[in-house]
Amino acid sequence: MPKISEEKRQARRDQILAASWRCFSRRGLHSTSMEDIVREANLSFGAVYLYYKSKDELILAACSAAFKEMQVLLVPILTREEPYPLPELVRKITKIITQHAQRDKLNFGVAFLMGWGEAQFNPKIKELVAGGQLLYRQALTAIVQKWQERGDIPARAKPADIAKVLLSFFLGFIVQSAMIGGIDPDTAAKGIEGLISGGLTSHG
Amino acid sequence: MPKISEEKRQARRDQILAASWRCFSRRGLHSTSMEDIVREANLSFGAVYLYYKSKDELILAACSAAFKEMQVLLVPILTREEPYPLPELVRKITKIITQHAQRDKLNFGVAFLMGWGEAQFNPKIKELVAGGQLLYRQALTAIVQKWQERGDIPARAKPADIAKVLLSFFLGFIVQSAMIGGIDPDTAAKGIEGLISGGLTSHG
Amino acid sequence: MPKISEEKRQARRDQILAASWRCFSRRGLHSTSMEDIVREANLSFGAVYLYYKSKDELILAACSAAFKEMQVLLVPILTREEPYPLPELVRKITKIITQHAQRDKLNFGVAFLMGWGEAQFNPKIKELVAGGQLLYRQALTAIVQKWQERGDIPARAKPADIAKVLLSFFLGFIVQSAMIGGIDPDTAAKGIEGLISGGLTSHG
Amino acid sequence: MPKISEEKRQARRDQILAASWRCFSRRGLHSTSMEDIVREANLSFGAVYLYYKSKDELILAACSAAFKEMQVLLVPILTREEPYPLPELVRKITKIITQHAQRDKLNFGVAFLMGWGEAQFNPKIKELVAGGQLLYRQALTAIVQKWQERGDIPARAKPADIAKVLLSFFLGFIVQSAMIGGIDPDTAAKGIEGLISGGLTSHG
DNA sequence: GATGAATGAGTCTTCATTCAT
DNA sequence: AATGAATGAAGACTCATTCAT
Repeated sequence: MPKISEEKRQARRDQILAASWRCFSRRGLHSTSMEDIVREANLSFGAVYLYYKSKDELILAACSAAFKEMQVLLVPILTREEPYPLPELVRKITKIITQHAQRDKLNFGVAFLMGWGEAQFNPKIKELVAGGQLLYRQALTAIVQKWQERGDIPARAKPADIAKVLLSFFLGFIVQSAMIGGIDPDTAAKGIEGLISGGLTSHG
Repeated sequence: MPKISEEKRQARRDQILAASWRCFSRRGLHSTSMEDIVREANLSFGAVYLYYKSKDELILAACSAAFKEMQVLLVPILTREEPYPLPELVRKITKIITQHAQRDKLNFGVAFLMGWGEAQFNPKIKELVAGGQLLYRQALTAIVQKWQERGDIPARAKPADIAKVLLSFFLGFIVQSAMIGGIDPDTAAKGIEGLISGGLTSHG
Repeated sequence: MPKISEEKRQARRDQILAASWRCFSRRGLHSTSMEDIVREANLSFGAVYLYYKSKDELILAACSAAFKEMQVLLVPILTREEPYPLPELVRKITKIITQHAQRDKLNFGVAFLMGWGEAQFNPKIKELVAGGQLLYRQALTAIVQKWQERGDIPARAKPADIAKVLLSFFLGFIVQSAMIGGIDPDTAAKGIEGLISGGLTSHG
Repeated sequence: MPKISEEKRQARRDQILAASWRCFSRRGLHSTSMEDIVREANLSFGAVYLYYKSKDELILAACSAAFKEMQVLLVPILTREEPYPLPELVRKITKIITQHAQRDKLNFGVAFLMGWGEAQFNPKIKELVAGGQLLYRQALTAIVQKWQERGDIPARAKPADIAKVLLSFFLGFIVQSAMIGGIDPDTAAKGIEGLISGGLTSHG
């Protein structure tokens, strides 16, 4: 029986989460101390622990939020009735990744690599990440299937296999952007177009 | 002449590094304590610090070793006079990644994701990773150039852009393998073949 | 308003400082461990570090407190409008040194010798000590000047030089008391009287 | 039954002692590690431990050597058949202290303050220091007695008391020189002359 | 609900000393 | 005699978490 309204409670949780992300982005998951978060949120230790049971829970919530936030942007693109043709799809998705990589002082590239690293030894985060990637893989499989039906690409290979290749590409785009840069939506789309031969790069 | 031979010295360093990797693979970079490493190496604190000045140096050495070890295997494939055709290249490289991912209790997938995560806030590791990826990008650019000259793929796009796409794919293969699996060299090669159209999938 | 009052905060600092002094007096600056202090203060590690950033800071604070405490007692004597005649001055100052040498489990002789030893390789402590001694030298110079004006002692030598001699004597009194004893305010005053000739040992 | 000649053995001991003093003067007794000494002596750990059982023994030997070295220079002055008159005595002794303070990269001021600090918690060093100071006190008492017999100073006070005052002065001279400087043999002698009245400052 | 002082187990690192060679 | 690699206890300090107010 909460003493404050659910609304206020959620606002506090968001405030703490936002502060956490700023800290995590700055220093990483492990080098960020609870004190950093408490200070960044302009709150007290007690307050933070009132809303999140532990640092681990905070990490989980922060990663979850980051992954979900990107998911919300990607899903509409990946579930269109009529999927974008490949270069267009690449451009749209990499653009989302890129744009979000710089929004609001949060570096999403950093966030993802941080989260993946953490996931190696944190089953809950791993589950989170795996869930998302499985989802993307399914969506991409459906897209590939439609491309094949539509004749955009030959129906030679299994849609699932092609989807896995595409997912790899998108994940690797995140890695490469964060580590050495020099790759952007346009580069990516052109590179993909250059790789797949024929003139079938645009639909219609 | 009780001074240890250079050989023995190197053996000790390797022993400590191997122990470190076993620990890092098990628990991650930060959750591994020096005591874990000391115990795993069957040595004393003093001995470990005799060969590595600090935990940070040990982390750097371990990451460096892992990255170099993979580099040694990949470079010959990436610098052949006559480059493999794309599907073959994909198969070879992903096979190396996959096989090494399970060798000797070291999980290379884990190692890479761990290293990339660490790199976000550790300049020395970042430099290490970036150096490697830049190298791969260059090698791939040269390969793409030869493909284009050879007519394997159209010369429509800049080799560098295509190389970036390929590098993304390989990096993402590592991520996907580690996080959700379901992708192997054969899947990858077939998926790539299914993506690029035409019949030009093998050379000659 | 659970935030601790400034009063209570200062009390805690004093409590820790007092505990530190008991430890330092017992075992010396270096042989005293933080655990010793923590235990002596009936506090936890965290609590001590909440009030003092490091052992070095604690050492500095402790030395500073000891030096200041003596200064507070000596300054009134050294800055009287009409300075005491020499034997009287010697008696007063050595009495303060002697009395404080045994107060409250703190051995001031120990404290000073400890501090001087530390000062050799600790610039901050050196500064502290030097500041105090310079102050005493100035005060003594002013006193000597008045003695000369008053005719207590001949005006043959520079007041500053005589002040240096007197300062040496007082500092050495601390050393000798701590190392071999056998010297007390009365002995000191009589010895001084015996050294300076004539009958002009008391004023008026 | 030594395997090397006693001569060579002593030479090694001296070599180690000299190296120790250079280290101790540079960093202090506690901050100097055995490795520092081993390196400074161009020897091995084993070698050092062959000649000195422990660091404590080395500290004791080093302090002992330093104190003895000064004693050797002071005793002839303090035990002359016909003692120097006071200002002359002051000049001679402070000159020895000053000159030795800068000999051979060893700072004797540092050495003494270091040793006195250590003596507070090291009974063996305390004994060493106390022995020396007691000796000086006796010698000074004898001198004062002769001065009184000779009429240099009034026989009003006990020679022992005056000796204590003089010893304090000399000890304090060491302290003051090391901490704030500005005092030298000439200053000291003039200051003393200015303090003791009358015209009896030189003998004869 | 909210505060932040207090806790104390856990971390990395140093260094006097030993001993196999 | 001499070497220096190895030992491991002990040290300073951090930080997630709790709880009296």
